[in-house]
Amino acid sequence: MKANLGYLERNKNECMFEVENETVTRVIVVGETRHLVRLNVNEQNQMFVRFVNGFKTSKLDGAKVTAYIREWFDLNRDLTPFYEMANTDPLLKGPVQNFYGLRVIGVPDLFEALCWGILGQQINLAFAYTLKKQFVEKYGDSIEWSGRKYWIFPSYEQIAQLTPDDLAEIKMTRRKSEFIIGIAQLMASGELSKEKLLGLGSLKEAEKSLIKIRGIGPWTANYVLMRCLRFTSAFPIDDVGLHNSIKQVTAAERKPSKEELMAFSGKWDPWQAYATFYLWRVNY
DNA sequence: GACCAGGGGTGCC
DNA sequence: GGCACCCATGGT
Repeated sequence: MKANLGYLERNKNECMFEVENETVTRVIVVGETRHLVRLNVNEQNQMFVRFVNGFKTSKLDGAKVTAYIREWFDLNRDLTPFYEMANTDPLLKGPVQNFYGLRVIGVPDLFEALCWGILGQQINLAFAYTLKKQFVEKYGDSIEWSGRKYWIFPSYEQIAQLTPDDLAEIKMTRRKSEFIIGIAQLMASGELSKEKLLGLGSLKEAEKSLIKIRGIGPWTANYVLMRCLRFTSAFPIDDVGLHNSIKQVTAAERKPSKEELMAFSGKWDPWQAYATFYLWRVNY
């Protein structure tokens, strides 16, 4: 679990949770109820969840929060086959040793995952975090505890009612504003949902369905398939961070070609998402 | 002040 | 379907 906390801690501008002294604090929403929880790991590498005082919960909600956390950290997945493959792969061997235990940390909420994907398009990661923070702090809700605020991602119902002019104030490009509002409207109408995408049954069908949506291309679709819908074979092949990591690990002079990336994808199948996540960790 | 950033839409062929 | 061009702004 230490490797997972290390991932969460990597960016100081993350606004959806706080990591301090190897303890993660965040709000988890189940149904209508908001729970402020703290997670940490003991010497035996077991994770503990604690409901913060003042936010007590029923047994049923407790089970739902546990399920959320298991999904967030992908704890129901057996990684044995991935490690067997990765240990014999020249690119993955190093990263899986350095970050052993790391899982694809998810973004369980579909709207949040799509927004994060769109915000991250063609800008550096630092600025993407800044944009997300401004977006969340302007349109999201928060719980205050011990003098700090813990944020809840803006709801698609609320964002669906905005105009691009509203979002211009937070330095979001007009195009991105249109994309995010359009997606919020699709979700508010019920046309787009996590359940519907998962109901399509396969990665390819879910990908096709996502790419039809304005603002979602192959990269964003696969990013969301990987981090929200949890297809382990999703592969954001156009990802610049992935290209940089591969270039670094192979000590190559240039970034990998499309053909080389396709060859890696074939070797890593059906664990492309895990391969990508470990390779990202090399640089980020 | 270039150059790049966890891309995507649009128009043209 | 493949390609050039545009978007737009902050980090380095």
